[in-house]
Amino acid sequence: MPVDHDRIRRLPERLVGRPLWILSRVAARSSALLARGFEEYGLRGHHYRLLAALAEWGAASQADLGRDTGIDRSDVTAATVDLEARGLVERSADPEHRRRKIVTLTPAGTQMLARLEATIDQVHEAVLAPLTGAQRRELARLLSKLG
Amino acid sequence: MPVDHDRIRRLPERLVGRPLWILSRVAARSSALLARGFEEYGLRGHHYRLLAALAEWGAASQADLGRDTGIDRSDVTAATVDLEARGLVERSADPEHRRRKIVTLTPAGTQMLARLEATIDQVHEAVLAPLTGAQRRELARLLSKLG
DNA sequence: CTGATGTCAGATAAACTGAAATAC
DNA sequence: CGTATTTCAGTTCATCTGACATCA
Repeated sequence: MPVDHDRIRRLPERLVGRPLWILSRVAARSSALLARGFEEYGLRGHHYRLLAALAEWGAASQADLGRDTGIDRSDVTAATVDLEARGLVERSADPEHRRRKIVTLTPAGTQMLARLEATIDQVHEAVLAPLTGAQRRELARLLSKLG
Repeated sequence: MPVDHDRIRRLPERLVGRPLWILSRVAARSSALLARGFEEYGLRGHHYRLLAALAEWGAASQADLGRDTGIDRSDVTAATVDLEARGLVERSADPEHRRRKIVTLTPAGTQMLARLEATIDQVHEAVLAPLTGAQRRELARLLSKLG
């Protein structure tokens, strides 16, 4: 249920009492904050996920990026074209398979990734603000059991 | 970021470590399960939320339903038309303001709402299965602080 | 006239599909 | 031939806008 929690005027008790409802509410708020933060750099979640995958595992073909990140192959094309235009990645033909394009993170891409992760950290801080350190660890522990 | 967690092949460590990522993952899984459950009755989240609002607060105009639930007025129209065709609500002109339509839950609607809530309970059970009762209460307590 | 209501047609955005072109 | 990769055009689906007619 893609829900727009922010414009709900009042919540039925039957919803308030359900933990998964609150959870989806928190998720929606976080993702809206993230999207706003990324937008500041003219980027979207897709872009971040591709940069993160490249930083984590090194250069990869677009098809592999798509499989790893769960982003559709055609959207990977569009997003990597964006990133290349911004100088955040380079795309070069794989010498062993010239149809394939190897996507490589540039220094500017690494730098941008750091900024995006700072944004992510700020969103975490904003959303988790009501919790103490111990409570955050407890929440993370419980969530990881569900993951 | 609307993410399709299920087709991700491997996750960067930097994502795995972030609680809000796991949270959005759990939210996405829950909402997919919910959508599948509702689909069994040919309904969607919108329909459930309208029925829940009607059960909680009694008959209301479509505009009020929209404001309360956060559903766009035109989508309220479409959804209530659906619900009326299924005999789950009735729509009648407000005698005090004949432009306005008062939406009323029918007995069949109440019954359907009970079925939908059973579905919701099943999804809760499925998603929260890895947690003990005490852990579920703790999770709910922590989430409600964020809510 | 202003303001609210319900309705509809179409815009928008995001995810996905199918097919073409290239390469092995 | 069959399979994999990239690309593009176009579909789908949900959400949202804008305009309209109706009514207080």
